Amino acid sequence: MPELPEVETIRRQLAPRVAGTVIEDAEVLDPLWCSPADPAAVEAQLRGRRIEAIGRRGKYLILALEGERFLVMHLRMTGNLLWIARDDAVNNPYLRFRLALEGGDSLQFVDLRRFGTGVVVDGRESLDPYLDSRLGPEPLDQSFTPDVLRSQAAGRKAPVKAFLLAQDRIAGVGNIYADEALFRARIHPLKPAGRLRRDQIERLHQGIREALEAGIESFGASIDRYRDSNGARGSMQDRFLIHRREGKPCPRCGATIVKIRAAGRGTYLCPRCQRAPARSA
DNA sequence: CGCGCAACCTGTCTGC
DNA sequence: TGCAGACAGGTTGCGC
Repeated sequence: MPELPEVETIRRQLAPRVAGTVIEDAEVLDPLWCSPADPAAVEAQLRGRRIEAIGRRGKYLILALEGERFLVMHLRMTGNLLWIARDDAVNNPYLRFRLALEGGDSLQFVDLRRFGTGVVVDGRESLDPYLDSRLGPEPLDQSFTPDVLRSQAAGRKAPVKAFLLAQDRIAGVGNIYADEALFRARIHPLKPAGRLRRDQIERLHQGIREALEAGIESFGASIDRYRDSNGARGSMQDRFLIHRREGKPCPRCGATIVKIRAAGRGTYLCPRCQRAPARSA
């Protein structure tokens, strides 16, 4: 569900509203949300702290608190982080975590499938290893060049689709934007990542960026549960070129879009634009 | 270390 | 209609 564009949308919305405010109260309603940590301990670590900034790394959303303390959250499949104005009554059965903010507004972590997580990390020297051990380069950073992509893919025998989903290779790309990027690059999802030619790497680099940027421009994709911090849907699902368009015509050549399974995930492609890799053996 | 897959959890859709 | 099974956008841990 929430991939880089969706998390970035939430970050941009929340930044002006919560930066500078104090957390008056923190409530972990589902112990699974912060397991294996003790919910009461997590609540105590957050209570009374001022929020200095809100950041993102890959699909992680990070509240930077005073005193170099960080609340690192992940929405996983069905998580939403909602900003609720004071006096707005909300009774959501899937509420897992809540921050009451100075002034009466609140942040509410709502998550049907309960995969979403939150963890408190103390000190920049702890935060960076936490993130960097899990995440590869940020695909929208200036420093993410075709050469970086090529070195990340070098030697990989796994299908390029699996490669794009591996967060320690490239941060923030999920199932939706992997399909969109591969279509833009005209690369078959089952092509081994390490066997991409230089021109294919160039196209994939551009495809990743264009797909993610389109997602951000459209405020994310709301196929199912995803909502932004206002509870509103994004519109990227209306701009999909290939994802979830099985049986429809390819926007480039008109051939019928097919669905296959790659890296264990539903994967959509144009059989004419994205030619199957040559079978070895 | 690389890779594939089951598991985590709940709701919804599909096919018999 | 009812129900079992598959599937859903993510990540982790385990086995090979």
